[in-house]
Amino acid sequence: MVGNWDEIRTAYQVARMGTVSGAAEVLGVHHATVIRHIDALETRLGTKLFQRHARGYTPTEAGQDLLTVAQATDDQLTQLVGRLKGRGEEMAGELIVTSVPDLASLLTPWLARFQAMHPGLIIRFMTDSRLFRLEYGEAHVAIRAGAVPEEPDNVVQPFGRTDDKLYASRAYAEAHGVPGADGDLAGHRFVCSDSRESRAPYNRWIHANVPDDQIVFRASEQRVVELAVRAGAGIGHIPVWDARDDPDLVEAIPLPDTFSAPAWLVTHVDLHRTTKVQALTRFLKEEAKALSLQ
Amino acid sequence: MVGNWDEIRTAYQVARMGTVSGAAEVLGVHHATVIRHIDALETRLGTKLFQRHARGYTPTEAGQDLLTVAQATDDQLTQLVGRLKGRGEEMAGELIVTSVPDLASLLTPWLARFQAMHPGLIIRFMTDSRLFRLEYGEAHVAIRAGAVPEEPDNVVQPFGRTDDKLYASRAYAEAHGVPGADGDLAGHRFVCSDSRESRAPYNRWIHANVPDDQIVFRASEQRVVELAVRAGAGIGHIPVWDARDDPDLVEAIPLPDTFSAPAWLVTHVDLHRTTKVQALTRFLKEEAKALSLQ
DNA sequence: AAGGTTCTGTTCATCAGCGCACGAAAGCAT
DNA sequence: ATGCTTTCGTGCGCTGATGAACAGAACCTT
Repeated sequence: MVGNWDEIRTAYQVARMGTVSGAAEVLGVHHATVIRHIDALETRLGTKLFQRHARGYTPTEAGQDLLTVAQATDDQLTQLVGRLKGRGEEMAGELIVTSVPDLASLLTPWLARFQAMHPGLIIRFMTDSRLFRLEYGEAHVAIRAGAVPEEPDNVVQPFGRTDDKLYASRAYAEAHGVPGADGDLAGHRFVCSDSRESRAPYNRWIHANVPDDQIVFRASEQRVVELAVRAGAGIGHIPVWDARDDPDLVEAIPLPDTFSAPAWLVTHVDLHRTTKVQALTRFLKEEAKALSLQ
Repeated sequence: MVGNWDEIRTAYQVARMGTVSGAAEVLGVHHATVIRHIDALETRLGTKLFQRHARGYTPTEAGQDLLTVAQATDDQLTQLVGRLKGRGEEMAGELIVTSVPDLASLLTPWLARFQAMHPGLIIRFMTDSRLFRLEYGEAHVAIRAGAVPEEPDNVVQPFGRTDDKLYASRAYAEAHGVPGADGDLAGHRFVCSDSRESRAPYNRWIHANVPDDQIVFRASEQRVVELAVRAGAGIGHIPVWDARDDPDLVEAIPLPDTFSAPAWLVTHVDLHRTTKVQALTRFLKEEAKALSLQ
């Protein structure tokens, strides 16, 4: 491994300019500094890089070798810095979004539209029961539901509410009826997500109000809960965005706001300022607003 | 142009190691320094390179881009430094030797033998009436004749003596005779080098002892003087090394030491220590010594 | 020849960058 | 749960790198 890249850079400019003074001016340092860098580098290498004379520094063979390599290095680093400087302002590369699975069906069409507006972007939409950690760089934007996130480096903005209701399939309702607003739950079958996130409102409600033996179908994924309800396995909670226009689902037990939780748009403070993230959060907030107003 | 290569190198190690501490250890600096470098670089670029968290630094896209480029840079510079470190000790590349033309016929076979001993070397033997300047990197080794060189940065070693004598061709001697030790020069024709180096001993002697109209052949090169003498144009000075075993040349006027001048092996102080130069100077001194003894 | 310009190279005072030490936070093992 | 380890982050004193100034050498111009 090479000890000190700046000294090589100094030597490169001396080889290019042919004089210490010229290199010093290009580098924006005092010419004494340039002399010190060259002396230090030559001492470390045990090789003379330049012939010193009163009219300047002439590269030796070694110095010419350094000139060639450092020229290439300079080009590459210049290109890199150019790319990096524009990076914050450009709508390109990956944009990683994560949410709890419940919101996937709502968010997916929005993200697809957003991607279509910015063809240079690659959207990675990660939905998983585990929380992706913004502070580890696992995602740029997260949509969270429930209590307001408290991580210190996260920028949190309200993002509407999740809204689950209890549904049954039309077939189930026709066969068994539905309990109604304050109906008796006895004799009904329930579908429940049975995962680590047992602190979700519906889970708390069902364990409080429904005997265990009536929970006849348990799934680890919300998607499966929804499939089970549609298949007539029982009554279960489904996001209203999925169910509202579906004639095959009927509301089983109207409970005001019980399963509604605030949703949060969360970004990491390090990435919050980037154009990419800003554009997405603005877009998502507008979509959510439009949806609430309709 | 890129401002500071060392900060990029620091960022590279952070991206590679994943932690500030790890990078600091590899770089041999305090981890506070690493943090300062990263902060400064990100500020200059206006782009976050890393996600900071309690378990380390995770590269962003920009950081990964930097990692890729800096990896290549590191490889190239490591190779360069490897080459450069060995450069002083290796017998390869160019070795530029210069001398006054008089000594070319003596030195050429020696240099050829030296090159054969070190096949990696490329010998460039520059003979010209003008003095090649060691301090401008025009040559590694110079053989000078005459007064001891006084340039401050030159390493000067005695290197035998040049030894010119006055010769005539056998044909000339048979046609006109030779003046002999203290003979009359009247009626004889002379060949003279007519160049800027008029302070050479022979030039001073001939202008002091021979009327101008007897100098019938003047050449700008010593090689031509020799050819002219061999062609019978007149009496001229030729290095004894060229003439001693040649039956076609006879000594015309024996003059003790008149045209003998000390010769000097001169190297520039910057290059004197290199193996290449050391090997050549040692070799040349041994050859000269062997020649004097035979 | 003499003055002006353009270089290098050295000395010295200053200051920025460095290491140190301490604190905080997060993960891990017992 | 509770230390223990690892890691980041920041304030403080200090050293080493930096810049200013001056000297000297070489070259060019007049």
